[in-house]
Amino acid sequence: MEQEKTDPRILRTRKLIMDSFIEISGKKEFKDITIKDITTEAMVNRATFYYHFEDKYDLLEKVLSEVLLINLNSDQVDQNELNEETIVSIFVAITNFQNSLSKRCHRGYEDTIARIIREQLEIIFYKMLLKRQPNDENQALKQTAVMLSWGLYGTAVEWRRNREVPPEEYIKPLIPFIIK
Amino acid sequence: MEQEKTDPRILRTRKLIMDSFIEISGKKEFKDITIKDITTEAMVNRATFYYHFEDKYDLLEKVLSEVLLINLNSDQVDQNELNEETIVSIFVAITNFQNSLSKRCHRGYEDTIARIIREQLEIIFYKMLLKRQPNDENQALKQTAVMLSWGLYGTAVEWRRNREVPPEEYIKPLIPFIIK
DNA sequence: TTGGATTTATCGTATATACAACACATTTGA
DNA sequence: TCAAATGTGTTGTATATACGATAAATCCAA
Repeated sequence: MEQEKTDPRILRTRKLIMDSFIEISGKKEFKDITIKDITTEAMVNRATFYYHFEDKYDLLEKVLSEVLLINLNSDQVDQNELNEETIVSIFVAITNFQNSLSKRCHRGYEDTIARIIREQLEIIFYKMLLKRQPNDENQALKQTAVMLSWGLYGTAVEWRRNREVPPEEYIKPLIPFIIK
Repeated sequence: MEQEKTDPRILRTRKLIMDSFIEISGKKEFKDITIKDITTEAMVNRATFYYHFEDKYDLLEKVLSEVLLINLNSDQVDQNELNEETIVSIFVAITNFQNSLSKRCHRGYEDTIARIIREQLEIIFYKMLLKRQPNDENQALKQTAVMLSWGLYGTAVEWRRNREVPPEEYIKPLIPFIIK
């Protein structure tokens, strides 16, 4: 809505780089991936990478948050408030995400990925809380967002261990507690 | 071999435009395709099109010759002389080409396509003849190239009408006559 | 026919990308 | 251990692309 028409070259190049990174992540461990690997696959100049991203970790962060946002249909995020439906869809998005991208990445980097995902969740929750209660203290809202992000992410990790029920069912009993 | 490393941006953009054109050719008649259609599909600016191509016809010409060259393995063309093997592979390339791209294009433009293909063949034959007999008169070589291009293309058209034997077989009896 | 709408083709200018060179850090292997 | 090789992050400059404006050409309905 409020984006000022970003240059199509930027969108194109970012996509080339991100897609290449995802592609390579399926074959190599994160720590063994070089900037050159990424830019060669993407067919862009190495210097162009640094025009868009600080470094490899910045790229990882942006790829993860983008994949997460796509998974939970970014329109909803901006507009929706914090209600039952939203929480279910976020939880489903997390589990979907774990089933897709995190599987592609090699062992040894789950911690970093988990941290980034939680940070993104935190941002999303904070925005929603702010929309719901604009007058409350910021500090309190932030703490709530932190707790929710850890809680929901942890629940998704736990769900993954047995997967006896679909994620929608798994999260339902917890919702009244969250909404409180 | 002698190419001076063309800018990767040029290769990328040309490919985007050409691929888009081939894609659209499958859905629309050539005469109904606008430059805007092509550049929109390719996600490049309309002005950029004119940086690479004179107009729609220039694009068609370059796409056709490129597809033809790919079909007959461009390395061979530059290096090979005019011998039995080369002629067979060119003939096969023409028939392959007719089975692929010309089928995608709509009726009513076969004549133009045929003309462009013949012109490309003419160029290829002329180069090969020049390599074989560098001392002969240019005019005579050109005339020979014209005759060969029409002859081989026409033979391919004729072959298409019944297709009782594979193209390799079909062309064989004619080779001694061509080589003469 | 006329007049509005679309398409073509070109221009100047702003911006993104390519490229080569650089200093510095990290890895490798002899 | 040292030296060579590889990788990182930055800079200056050249070039390709984006974009908006423009005039002319073509199309099409009233």
